[in-house]
Amino acid sequence: MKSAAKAQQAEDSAETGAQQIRDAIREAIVERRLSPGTKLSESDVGNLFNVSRTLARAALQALSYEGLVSVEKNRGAFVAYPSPDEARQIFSARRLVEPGILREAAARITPDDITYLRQLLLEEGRLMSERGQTARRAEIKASGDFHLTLAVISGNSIMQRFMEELVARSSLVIALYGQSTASSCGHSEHGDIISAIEADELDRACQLMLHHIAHIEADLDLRERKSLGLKEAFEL
Amino acid sequence: MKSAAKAQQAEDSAETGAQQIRDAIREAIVERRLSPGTKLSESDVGNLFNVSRTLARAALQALSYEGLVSVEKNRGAFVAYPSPDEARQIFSARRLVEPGILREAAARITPDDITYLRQLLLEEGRLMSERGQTARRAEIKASGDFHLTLAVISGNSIMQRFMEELVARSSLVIALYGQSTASSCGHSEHGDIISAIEADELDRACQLMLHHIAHIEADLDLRERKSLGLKEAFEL
DNA sequence: GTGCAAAACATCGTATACAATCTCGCCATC
DNA sequence: GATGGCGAGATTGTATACGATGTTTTGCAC
Repeated sequence: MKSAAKAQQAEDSAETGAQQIRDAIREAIVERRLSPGTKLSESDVGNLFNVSRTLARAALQALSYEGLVSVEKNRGAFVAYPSPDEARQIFSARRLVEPGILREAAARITPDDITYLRQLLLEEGRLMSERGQTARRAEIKASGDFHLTLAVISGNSIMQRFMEELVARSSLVIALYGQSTASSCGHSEHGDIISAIEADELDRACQLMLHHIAHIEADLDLRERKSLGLKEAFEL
Repeated sequence: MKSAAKAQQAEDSAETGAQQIRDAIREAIVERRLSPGTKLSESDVGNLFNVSRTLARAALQALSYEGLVSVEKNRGAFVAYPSPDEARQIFSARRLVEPGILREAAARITPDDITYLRQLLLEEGRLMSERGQTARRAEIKASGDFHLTLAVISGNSIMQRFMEELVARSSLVIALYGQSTASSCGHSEHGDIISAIEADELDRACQLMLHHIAHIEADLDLRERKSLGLKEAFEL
C-alpha cells in the first residue's frame, strides 16, 4: 500500500456547481477573508459567482450543515459567529476525538505518510517565517492540514469529514477569540507528535496531542462579549 | 440544574418546511419503513408531501449530508446502501467517540437524568416483549435513544449531532447486514452501563460500552454481497 | 429472433417568477 | 421630542419553467 495521505487529492470533481461555490466560500471563511457575522445574501453570492440564487442558496444551506454559516429564517445567511460556549464545545469535541484518530492513524501509517507529514511541516515552517497576508492565510490552512491529514491516514472517512468540520470551525473561533498574533503558535508541537508516532510511543503522542489542543485553546479569550452596548460600554 | 435530557424536546419547530420533510424521511429510514436502495425521486417526494420539487430536493440534499441518502448526479437520490467498509467505519467511529461521550456525560449527570434513562430502558423492554411492526419500529428507535440521550447529557451539542448521524446510519447498517431477529439484542447491556455510571465505575462503564458496540457489530454479516446474481445464485 | 440505433420518456440541474416576510424610513400623533 | 403605525424597498421562501442528461422502448436491419 502507498501513502494514504496523497490519494486524497483525487476528487470526483465536476460536482454539481453548488459544491464549487460551497468550497470557495468555505475556503474564504477558513482563511479568514470572510469575518464572522458577515452577511451572505443569496443574491450577492449568486451574482458573485454568476449563478442563480438557487445555487447560491444550496451552497449556503450546505455550509450551514457544517456550522460555518448560520441561516436565520427570513433574515438571511451570515458567517457563523460562534459563541464562547460553542467554542468550548468545538475544542471539547477535538479533545474527545483526536487522540482516537491519532491512535488509528498510527496503526496504519506508512513511511510515505510520515514523509508527507514532515513535508507539510516544512511548508508550514516556511510560511511562518514569511511576511504578508497570503502567507498568513496559507499558514492557517497548513496548520489545520496537519490534523486533517492524520484523519485521512486513519482511513476512516467519517471521522475525516468530522475533523474537517471541526478544523474549519476552529479557524472561525480563533479568528474571533484568538489573542496571540502567531496564529499557529504550536508549530513545533506538530513535529513532536510525529516524532512520538515514529518512535511508537503512542501514549506520549496522545498526550502531546491533548496538550497541543489545550495550548491552542489557552490562547483564546472566551469571555462572554455580551452586547454590552449599554452603560458598561461607556463607563470607564 | 434539572435534567439535561428532558430539555431536549423543546424544538424551535416551524423550521423552513424542508426541515419537516427531511425529518419525516429520516424517521422513515431509521425506523426501516424505507429500505436501503429505495429510490427517492424528487418529484415523488414532492408529491407525497404536497410541495414543489425545490423543497423535496433541499430535503434530500440535507439527508445526503447526513449520509442517509446518496444522490447520484443526474440519476436521483436513493436511501443509502452502506458498503461493508462503510459499515465498519461507522462502528469504528462509534467505538472512538462513545467512550468519550460517556465520560463527559458521567461527569455532568444528574439524578433526574438517571431516572430518565431508566425510564427509557423500561419502555424499551416493554416494546421488546410486544408483538407487531409498530412495536418493532418503536423498539429500534428506543434502542438508539439510549446512546443519543447520553450525548445530550454530555452537554456537547456538536457531539450530539454527530451521534445522531452515527446512530441513524447504524440503523441502516443493521437493516442491511443484521442477522439476529432481535434487533437490539443487547438490551440488558444498556442497563449495565447505567449501573456502572451510578456506581461511579467509569472505566468499567466504558468497557461495557465498547463491548456493547462490539456486540452489535458482531451480529452483522459484513461480507461483500457482490451482485452474485450469477452462477453462485443457482449452484447449491 | 437478435442486435443496434434512435427517439420517446423520465429525471435531474439551473434559472426565473411570484408570494411572504422582514427592515427601515417617514409621517402623524401624543 | 419621543413613540407608534404605515408603506416602500429589500430579502428570503416556494413554485414553476426550461434545458441537459440518463434510461427505456421502439423499430429497423440483419
